[in-house]
Amino acid sequence: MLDINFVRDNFELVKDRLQSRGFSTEVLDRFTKLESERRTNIRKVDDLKALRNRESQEIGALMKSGQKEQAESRRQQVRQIGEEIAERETALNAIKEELNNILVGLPNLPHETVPVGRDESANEEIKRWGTPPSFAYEPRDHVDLGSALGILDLERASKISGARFAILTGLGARLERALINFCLELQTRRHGYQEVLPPFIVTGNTLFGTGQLPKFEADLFKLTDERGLYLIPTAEVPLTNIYADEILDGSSLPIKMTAYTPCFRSEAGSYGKDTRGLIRQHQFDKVELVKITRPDDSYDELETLTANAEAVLEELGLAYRRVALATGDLGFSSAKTYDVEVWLPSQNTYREISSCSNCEAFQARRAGIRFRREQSSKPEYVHTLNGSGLAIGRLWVALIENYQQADGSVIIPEALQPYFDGGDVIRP
RNA sequence: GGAGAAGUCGCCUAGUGGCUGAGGGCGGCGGUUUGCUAAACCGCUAUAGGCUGUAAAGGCCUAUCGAGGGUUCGAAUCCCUCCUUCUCCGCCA
Repeated sequence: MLDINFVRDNFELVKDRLQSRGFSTEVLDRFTKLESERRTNIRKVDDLKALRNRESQEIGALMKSGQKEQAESRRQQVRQIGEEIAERETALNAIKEELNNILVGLPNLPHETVPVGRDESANEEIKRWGTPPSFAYEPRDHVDLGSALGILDLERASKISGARFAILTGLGARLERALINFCLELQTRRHGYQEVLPPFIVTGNTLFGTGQLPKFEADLFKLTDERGLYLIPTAEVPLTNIYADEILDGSSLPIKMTAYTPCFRSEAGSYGKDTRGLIRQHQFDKVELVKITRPDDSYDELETLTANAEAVLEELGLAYRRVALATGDLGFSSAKTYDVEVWLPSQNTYREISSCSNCEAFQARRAGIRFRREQSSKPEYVHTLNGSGLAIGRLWVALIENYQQADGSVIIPEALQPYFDGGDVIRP
């Protein structure tokens, strides 16, 4: 959520930057009028309440001194003030609600370093690492390889759960588990993130905090019980909200958390893309990185967070590139995002395996996460960052495809072997 | 799932309709004293919003005693709903 005062005081700037990300700003047409009405009404209501408070105190004094009749007549007058307050408050609440609905639907403002463009064609490649492997034959994709190796069963998965689910079996399941552990160990031991195991089911309010609600309900799996709970679409949601409605001690920042969780995404609109294989699933595993930082540090922290995600690929010897998303390709809550894309031989291209974002104070404002620089300082909003470190399902795909051999076997890279008791190769 | 108890200012606690945004203790911050430390004493110690306004500041007002409603001229205090925690029973991994 944007700061209402900032929007008011920098109206044209806000409009321009929202338009730069392809957001249509007609909803802002009523903003200025509503905002001034809001303040007018607050003033009126507060003045009436101040009057009522004074009057009520005087009635108390009259009662005490035994002047019952005078008190009684004052009472009638003050009751009318109460009625006027109620009326004006109803009007004020309607204004506040309309204003809030506008504000809550506005995406974050892109950072000034974000390349401007309406879609992903304007994304900017920042770096490349590694060399994509070359094959003497047409490389097979992970579905062919996995099925032949007996480690992936998509057909039976659709039998038990429908489309876009997978069953990993034997060494396939073990590989997934090894990758989870490998990522967690790297992020905790080498990069100093604290491991967290959060709930996989959260409240609507929690999803509001990170920006998935109210706009993107269709992407979520909602439970049907009366509590209105949802399956998490990413660990970013529970992790970022851990400190919701808290004022943190500045010396505790940055907070760095990592978590393995499954992620559940309905993504109703995405059918037709990536229908084959593990690339786009309703349920997938991910090791997430979340940072809660001081505003001054957040862009440095975004660089290290992204590098922390990339380290996984470097350790595993998988070629990748880093891309800065263009304004039009940014997620709702993000001010700046780097995608890390891993090389997939079967697609002869780089595919997203991590998305690292600085949300600045956008989520902090929604979730109420603040800090004090010093004990006596005013609370300020923190900045929140998140990124995959990495998406395990896609990492599984990348590994199988990049390390495939002509005979259909798959080599396990050395760094992963300690986590994979199945040895150094998966054979048919 | 059943029965009961409780949720007040960082922590502990006082407070059953007006004198309470809220007292006391602890902790924290500042000061006096001091060779140093400690002790003692004094002062300060929430958040959000609105108005006013300054070089900084400040001043005035409103709201907040788990959350949301209600009763009342007036609610921490009375009523209702919900949430959370604790105890006991049941069930279970």
